[in-house]
Amino acid sequence: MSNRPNPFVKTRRDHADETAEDYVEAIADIEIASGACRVKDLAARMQVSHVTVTRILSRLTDAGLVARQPYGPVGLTPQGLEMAAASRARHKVVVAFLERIGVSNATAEHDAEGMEHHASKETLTAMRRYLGLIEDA
Amino acid sequence: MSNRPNPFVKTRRDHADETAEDYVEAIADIEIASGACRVKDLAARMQVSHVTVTRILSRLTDAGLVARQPYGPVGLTPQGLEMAAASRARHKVVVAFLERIGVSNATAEHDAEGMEHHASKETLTAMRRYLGLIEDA
DNA sequence: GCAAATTTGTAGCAATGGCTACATTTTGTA
DNA sequence: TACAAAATGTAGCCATTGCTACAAATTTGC
Repeated sequence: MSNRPNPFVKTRRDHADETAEDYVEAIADIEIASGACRVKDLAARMQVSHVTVTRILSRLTDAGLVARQPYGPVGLTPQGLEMAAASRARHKVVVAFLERIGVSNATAEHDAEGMEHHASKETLTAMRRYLGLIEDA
Repeated sequence: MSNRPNPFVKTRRDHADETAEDYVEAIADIEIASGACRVKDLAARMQVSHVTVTRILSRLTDAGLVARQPYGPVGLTPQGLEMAAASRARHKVVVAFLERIGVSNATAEHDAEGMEHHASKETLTAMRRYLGLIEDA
């Protein structure tokens, strides 16, 4: 019973921040895959209505992560690109790690989407070390 | 680019469900540690105001997970106890796994709080296998 | 036993993220 | 070109989870 002090302290990071990372990462993925990202693409990817996507994009635009014009494609600002790169890197580590311990690719991709937002720097480092991506010492 | 089909499908599980699990697990922990769980204990543990706790407890009471009377201690129903046991078991696996790959206990506890809600049955099985808790074959 | 301190409840506000329904714009095609 | 289809925007609803401020109940201590 002693090994559970007050672990929640920062577990409850803003869900809105996770949403931002998910969307920015998705936008980057879709741009690469399709050349351009549209609202409908995001709606399909996130499994939500286009209305939800539109509202979230408004917030991300205000936050300086997304750049776009009405009825136009969805782009990322330099800041958004930076966040997408970081998210993607983290995502790949988690996926590779899960696969390494025997999880199927499909499940690894699925679980990583949720887990990546909760893996601290220390945990990510441990995963990279396990993968042999960094020195053990 | 091919290894990312539509991974979000079920990643977006209800956040409310995660909250329920977190609270039920916390209630069980506090009961064990202190004999009784009070609203203020949950507020301290979750790092939120007592108002937020009260409202969430109302919802969990309606959901049949929590049993309590006004100004009284917070208890779990049989259903709540069942959920708490499952959450706790899953939590312990994730914590033990993280520690095994070199993450400190404090960080493992912290990260597990968030990650445990996103670890699928398959991933948990892989973790248990890695820990040697189950047969490798 | 009664006043003060603590705990819990309630009212009401904000942000986030779902939705449907309907309006508007853009695109595609006859 | 003009009309139909598709895509996007807007209005407005709900649920969840934060909060502060204030009210009420319970416990404590003298």
